Amino acid sequence: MSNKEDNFAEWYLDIVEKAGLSDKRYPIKGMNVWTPYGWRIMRQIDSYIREEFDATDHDEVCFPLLIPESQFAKEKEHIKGFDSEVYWVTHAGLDELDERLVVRPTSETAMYPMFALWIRSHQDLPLKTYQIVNTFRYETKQTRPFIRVREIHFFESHTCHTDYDDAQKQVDEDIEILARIAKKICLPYTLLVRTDWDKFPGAYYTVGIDTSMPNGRTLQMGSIHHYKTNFSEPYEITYEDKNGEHKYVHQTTYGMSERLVGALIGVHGDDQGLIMPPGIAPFQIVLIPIFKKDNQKAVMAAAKEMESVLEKAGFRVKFDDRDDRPGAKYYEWEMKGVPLRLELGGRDIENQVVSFFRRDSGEKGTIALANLVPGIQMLLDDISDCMFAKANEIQKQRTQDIDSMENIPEDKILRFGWCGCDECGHKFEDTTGFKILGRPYFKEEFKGKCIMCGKDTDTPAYAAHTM
RNA sequence: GGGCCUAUGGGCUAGCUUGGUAUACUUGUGGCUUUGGGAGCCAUUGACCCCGGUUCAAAUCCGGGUAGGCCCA
Repeated sequence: MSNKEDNFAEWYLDIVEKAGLSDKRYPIKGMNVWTPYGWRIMRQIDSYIREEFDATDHDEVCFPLLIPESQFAKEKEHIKGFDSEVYWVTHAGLDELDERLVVRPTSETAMYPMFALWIRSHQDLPLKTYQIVNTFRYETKQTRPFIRVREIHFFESHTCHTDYDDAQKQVDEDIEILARIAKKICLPYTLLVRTDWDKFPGAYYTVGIDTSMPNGRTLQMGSIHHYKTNFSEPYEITYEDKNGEHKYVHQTTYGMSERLVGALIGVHGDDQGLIMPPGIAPFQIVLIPIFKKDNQKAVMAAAKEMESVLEKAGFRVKFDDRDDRPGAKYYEWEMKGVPLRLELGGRDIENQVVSFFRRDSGEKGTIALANLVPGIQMLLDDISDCMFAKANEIQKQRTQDIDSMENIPEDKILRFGWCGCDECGHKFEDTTGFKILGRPYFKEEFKGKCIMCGKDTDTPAYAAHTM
């Protein structure tokens, strides 16, 4: 197993393979196979996302994968942003198609012509939908499992509103949902309004959701966009308001991808393997029976009983009753990052306890059988809290204020003054090689001067090298 | 966008310079044995990325393709 701090790239690929997350031997660049354990993780995340969107009155939908070229090309900025990286379907059987079809890189242009049919009156608004699907982008850069792929598993929510302010409220609700998801996965993040030259093609503004990886680079996990009427105008999505006037809807989208899996590997993993946050761990608990020849039956029966108690209590538990040495099982489940390991052996049964091992801290101890369920719940909650706190602390340490162009640290997220003009922004990026991630979505206390032109400013910018 | 490197059983790898029978470890399978941190023994399955060229002969040399990795913009 390679070392996380010294060689992040190699360590990352090592974990993906050894923890059984994905098989990158599929013979198309950037298209990997989700293997069972990796897909379990993705499913846990997806099902939590469904829970969140369902609870906030979004309806799940599922749109076709293919989009007619004419429909795709309606919004000028959007097509300009994507046309170099879309896949085309040009043939069906032996015939060339009259109209080429785009394999969706994202679903705006699939959905919006339908939204135009669905929405007629203000009574139809807000329209709040989401879908969890795969999208395709022909990445030319180096691909990497979960982080840069050509077939991307993601969720996208699309909403339509009567006016700017109502859409703005949706952005704020999205941010609240994000906070809950991040806590569940124990991932720190920043909310930065992207620069004009980096916003989503067609968006009025884009809020990037970034986290930082151990090599000092940031990873964009998702984004939230306010479209204003930029799409509703070309796609003619209008409604009749109370006064009988016809108006364009204001739209938002929100998306996060399988990069969440990449982020949790990078943020939480260590040199023993993955560490899964209890909130989305496919198995929160692994139960390992320890027996000798003479007590095998008794131990197995007690462990089986414990498994069913834990399952009834709602824990996701794996009872590892394979015919293998306990040590071998320990190594395997540590690699897979199961947050809590329980060992049940003759000594434990005698003492009416079960032994535990915490994956995050390495701490060992026992839980009294009489206190089993609440004891485990407390441990899992504490593991989650510790993981989140530790990750946030690390992210904080990776952020650094700078006020001059001298001695810029290469492996930090930089915070500095920026007047906000394009010229200074581009100059900063060109000089340093850093990418400006944007300015804080929530106002930050700041007083300084633009690092390029020296003008006073009360808004900082953040910049980093990106994955 | 530009450059460099690599491709051998499921995984990792030796052999390639100097062309001729492909190496070790691991995994898998069957058996015996064992189980509080990767056990041991015996038997056994399994590979030279694809297309073309040079040659009596290609894993090895040459060209192209595909896939993967790294570095720089």
